[in-house]
Amino acid sequence: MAKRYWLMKSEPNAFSFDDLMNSPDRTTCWDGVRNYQARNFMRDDMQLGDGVLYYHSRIKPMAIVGIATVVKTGYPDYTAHDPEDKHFDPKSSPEKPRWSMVDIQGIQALKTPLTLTMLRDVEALNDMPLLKKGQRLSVQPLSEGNWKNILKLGGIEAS
DNA sequence: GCCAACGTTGGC
DNA sequence: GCCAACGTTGGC
Repeated sequence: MAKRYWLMKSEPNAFSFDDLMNSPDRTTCWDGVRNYQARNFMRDDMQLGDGVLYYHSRIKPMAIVGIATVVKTGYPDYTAHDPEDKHFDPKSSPEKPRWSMVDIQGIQALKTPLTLTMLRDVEALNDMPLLKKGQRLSVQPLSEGNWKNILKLGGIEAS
């Protein structure tokens, strides 16, 4: 299957791109997603080696700050089964897991973080889900064209 | 911190 | 299966 591209949102107060780069193997499991559409992308569509843009939400400045890649495809999000966990969901169980996650590995920070404001100013990016009004998905698909544009704007050689 | 947009839940 | 109520997201 052809390589796909994604944008994933994180609140840096909870888990920032630096946190990812400082993790063992620069890798983390993307737990806690409790939205069916976002889950379906992770469970059904993400492939090893897919490109991931890392976006910081709910902070000043909101921006795409780095790139990562998928290193483990969809598997059950076990945090749903821990009553102590913030993301506990009694309707999910190890036998019938409701939620999925993937592992991503940080690659590098953008030389130039691309703030929401900057992104809105780029006409070629107008069709990005991120820039659409009311778009709240924390995992979004991204076209190859937009991926390349963003890497270029961010000062990274396309890979 | 506010609140619009949107997703989910549950009574009917 | 509708839809009001409720909870959450996330830009501002």
